[in-house]
This record gives sequence, C-alpha cells and structure tokens, in this order.
Amino acid sequence: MSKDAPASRMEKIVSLCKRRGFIFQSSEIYGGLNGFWDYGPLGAELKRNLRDTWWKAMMRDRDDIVGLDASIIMHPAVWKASGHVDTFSDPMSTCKHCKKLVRSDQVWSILAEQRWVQSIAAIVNPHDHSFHTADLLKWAKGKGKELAPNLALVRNPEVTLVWLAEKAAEGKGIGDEKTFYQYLATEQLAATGFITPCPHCGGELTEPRPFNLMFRTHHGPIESEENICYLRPETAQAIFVQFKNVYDSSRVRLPFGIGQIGKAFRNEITPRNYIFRSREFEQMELEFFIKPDEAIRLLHGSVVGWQEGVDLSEPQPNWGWEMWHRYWVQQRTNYYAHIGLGADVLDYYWQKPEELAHYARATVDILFKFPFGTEELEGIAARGNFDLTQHQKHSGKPLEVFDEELKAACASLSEEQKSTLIDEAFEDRKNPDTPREDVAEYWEKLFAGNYLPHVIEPSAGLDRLALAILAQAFDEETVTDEKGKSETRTMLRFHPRVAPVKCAIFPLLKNRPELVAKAREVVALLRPHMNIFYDEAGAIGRRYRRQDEAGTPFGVTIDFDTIGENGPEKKDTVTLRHRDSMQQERLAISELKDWLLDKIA
RNA sequence: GCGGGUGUAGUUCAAUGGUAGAACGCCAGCUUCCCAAGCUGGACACGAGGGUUCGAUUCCCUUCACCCGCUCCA
Repeated sequence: MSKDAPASRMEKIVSLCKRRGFIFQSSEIYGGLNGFWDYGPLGAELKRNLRDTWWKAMMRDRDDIVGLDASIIMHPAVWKASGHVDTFSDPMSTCKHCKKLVRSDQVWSILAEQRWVQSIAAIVNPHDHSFHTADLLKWAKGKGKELAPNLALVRNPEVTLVWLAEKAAEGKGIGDEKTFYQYLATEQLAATGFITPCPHCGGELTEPRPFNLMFRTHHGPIESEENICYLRPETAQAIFVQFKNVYDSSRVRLPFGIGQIGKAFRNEITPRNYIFRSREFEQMELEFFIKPDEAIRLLHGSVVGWQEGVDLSEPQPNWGWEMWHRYWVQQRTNYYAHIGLGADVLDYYWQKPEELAHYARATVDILFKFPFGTEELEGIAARGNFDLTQHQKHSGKPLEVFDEELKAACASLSEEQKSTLIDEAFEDRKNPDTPREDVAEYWEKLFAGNYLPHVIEPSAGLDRLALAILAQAFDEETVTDEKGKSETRTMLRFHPRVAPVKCAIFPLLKNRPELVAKAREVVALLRPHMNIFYDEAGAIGRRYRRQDEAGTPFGVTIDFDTIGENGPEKKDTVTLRHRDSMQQERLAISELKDWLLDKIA
C-alpha cells in the first residue's frame, strides 16, 4: 500500500468493509491469519442473502434440482478417485536464474506453448549444435518449424535424440506439439537424466518441492499414516459420491441436478486480493446430470447441438450436452442479472481446447470486472461422465442409472443394427488405444438401458460473489449542500434483494416521545418480514448517510405529519427516502410493508 | 515458498531515543421539523517477540499481517 498515492478503489472498499462491519481479518487481535477472513454483522447478512438467492434460483424455483449438505471431511479414497491427491500436490521449482516459480508438471506444456522451438534445440545439444541438431532441424523442418539453437542445460543430449527419434518413429506426438511434449514430461524423460530448463529463461531449476494444496488432518485421536484425511478442496465430489443415494431416494429422473453450498479449503500458495482467493472459502455448486448423447440419439433419433441464435429458454428432451452447457451459461447469467450484476460488469471466457482440464469437454468462465482485474466468478464445465466413472471404478459400486425408456427404445433394434452402431462408435473413439470390446460393452449396457449420466457443473464462489457485489455496489458521489459546501457521499448501491438491511427506521427527533413511540411501532410492524434497523441517534442527515454506507436501500422517517400534528390528512404517512437518488416520497404506513416486500422479492 | 514495498486510535494522517497529537468517525448528554449542523463530556493506537540502551513507537534482529510480482483459479 503506497503512502503517497490516493487510496485505490479496492483500498476504499476494504476500509469501508471493516468500518461498517462487513469483513474482518480472521483472528485479528492475534495479528491475523493469512488467507482467512471473517464476516461481520453486515457481511454475514449479505452472504446469507446471496446464499439464499442461489438456493432459491437453483432449488426452490425449479422442480428438477435437489439439495445436499455433505460433510467436509470425507473418505480419503474420494480424493484419490477424483484425482485431487495427485493433482493438488503440485511439485514446484524455482528458477535459479530468473527466480520465477514454476509448476514442475507444467514446465513442458509451457515450453511447448511458448518456447518450443528454442527448448527443443536446448534439449538436443547444449554445446555442439552441429551433429544432433542437424537431424533435429531436419526433422522439425518436416513439421514446418524452423529451429534455432539456444541455451542448453542438458546432460545426455544423445539419449534425448534417440528417444525423440524413437517417439517420432512410433508416430506419437508428431504434428501435435502438445501431445508430443506431454510425452516428454513423463518419467521416461526423467529416467534419461535430463535437467528440465526454466521455460521462461532456460535457466536451471531447483529440485521440485511439493506444494500440497489440500489441508490434511487425521480422523481419530491417534495421528498416523493410516488415518490421514483431508478437508475437501471442493464441494462437488460429495455430490458424485452421494449421487446414487440421492437418485434412489428422491424420485428424481434425468435430467436433474444436485446442488450444494458449503465450505471448501485449499492451501493456496498465495492468498491474494482480499477475499477473492482465500484458504477457506464457500462454494455454491450444481451438478446437473444429463443423459449421454448416445442415449439421446437412441431415444430421439438425433441430438440437438448448439448453434448461434438457438432458443435456450426451455429445455428439450433431445438436447445434447452442448445445449445443456449453453443453457446453464444462460441460466447463470440470468441469475447474476437478478442480483444486480448485469452484462456491463460480467465477461465470459471460453477455454480453448488445449486449456481444458483432462476431464472437461468445455468450460466457460463467467468473469467479473473486479477493481484488481477481470477475474473468475464461476466456472461452468461440461465434465462428461469422468467423475462418476472414477468413483465407480475406485469404489467398485455401480453408479449407473437404469433408463426404462431407453431399454424400450432399443428393444426394437436388430442385432445387425446394434452391431452397426457399435462399429460406428468404435470408428469414432477418441482414444485410439480403446479396444473394440470396451466399446461393445458400453453399448450393450446402453441397449439394456444402463449408463452413467454426464454432467454439467456450474460452480460458483460465494466469497467471490460477495466481493463482486461489494465492488459493484461501491460508489462515491460529490454532494453540494445549500451553502455550497461539497462533500463526498459514500454508499453501497446494493440491489434491495441482497442488501443486508432492507430498511432503516428513524424518528425525526429522539427527544419527542410520540415520534419515538410511533417509530417503534413501525419497527414492530416490519421486523417480522425483513431485516430492518432502528436509529435515533444524531441528526437525521447523519443517520441517512450512515445507512448509505451500509447499503440500506430505503429509509423511513417518522415526523410530525405522521403523528397527526399537522392535520389529519397526512396522519400515519411517513417519509420514504431512497438511498440511490436521495429522493423522498410520502407513503402510508399501511402500504409500507407490501411496498418494501415488492422491492426485495 | 522467493523477490520488492508497508505496518501509529475505527479511518486518514502527524510527531518523537525520554512511553504519542489531529481530523473525521464512534459513545453519552443537550439541542435539532429531512441529508455527516451545533455545544459539552468521553472511550480508543505505536502488529507481535527479542536485542542494543539508564530508557525504544523511534535503532537492530526475528516473526506476523497487508500490498505488488512469480504461482494459483471457486
């Protein structure tokens, strides 16, 4: 934080959040704890409102999604099956030359993407480019790449070349840089004794050190290797693990979703940007299970895929995964608009095919324009049946659903037709190593009505959403009074739906018992229906401004008109003051409740 | 984890090798007929630990937290 520069927007937000009791540092009196935050009274209300809007939009307003509230600590095997035990312990190296931190498992893909030409030259021969490089240059030229010799830090260039040649002869990876380099990244490479160069400068890297992103603990009082368990790094896995129980107990049928809101924990290397990336955070995740496209085709003869301009408002039985994926992007966009995050503050990032995680078919990030940059608010991934497949395999428990309709639809297929379908599927297989028996087995199950659902996963961060709402709501304006004195009015322009306090009630003066009594009556009238705040301290203007900072959208003032002192016609009416415009209007007390409820519904 | 920067009331800032001031905010009372008015009174700070020193908020070391970069991504 610079002392000279004026406070940035972000600094102002942080300061306001502390001043008004939205967000505090965890354990602050002990100096705080990196990566952990507490929500104060207003923050707790805000977060609760956000949580409720999600739950309502996803569960209550629909009949095809059910809820789950799973434990944070689960069987450690869950995290082996999901891949987290492996992928969440990223070995990292630091470059001794440029000091940059590099994920060891990503070095080679970074090399491939950014510097592959130079790197490959470095691998082949650091000292003598004349012999091996010539072959390599030729080889590369055949692939349309001009190689240039560069820095090298390799012990056994000869082996590399042989190995490269061997891979090349097998046809593996050729013509596809990424695949090729993924081969390079395997243990085989390590076995040949190469030193991996820094992908940024070619310098020497330190030994990889493990960075385990999962919080570890033990179940049971005795700490041993046998009872290690983890705090969940995401809520999603519980949904997959409990998929069958939910399916068998809730009378839900595909397509349907299971939603969950809950805490997750990650030992982030560097928690940053206030509550944007913390070590303990709350997720709102939906797993929406759909029939695989193959089943759709068997049932409906064809699969509807996405194309520009198609109507996504009403789900159709013959939608393929692509349509469902787009559908959820739209649903989630509608949700954000509903709580005040419109198109002007959101952005989308469609991950490129080469960026996708191994399990994902497509991923869209919904981004918000935070003061510190445009960053992810929610990821919507089409995960195929990866997760259920993994859990079925690791647990040994069948997680398939039985689709009676599909079985019936397939009953009329002749053996010949079935065989043709299998042949086609075999031709289309993604992995060339898949044997025909596996394809046939899958399809035979399909014909019998059994399959693993595929899934679309909209996964949002609640804390991030709270920060986005705060950042979007934060506003300052210059107000000039009658005497020409101008000052800054700071406010949070929350949508009434998410505002922590919906309405503040003020007696115009606190030394007039009639005003105070009437104000308390109005409080009693409204309190059962919404979160309200009563304030009688100080001048009325001050009280308005206080509520501006708390983001309270409406203020109600009980004045002398209200108590009938200025004649009967205005009796039992109040001043209703709008936070955003500072405009006032006159409203009867009897109308107040419904007027407010309408605004926050 | 590495590199750079920063730590004084709630906030924004002062000052000082002899234990700290202000403004705004906050609390109480008075006052006040609609936008941080006024009067009176009040509470609240040197991030933590160690060292040097007669004496440390000030100098040194360590640590913690925050900000920026590497990294990560709900």
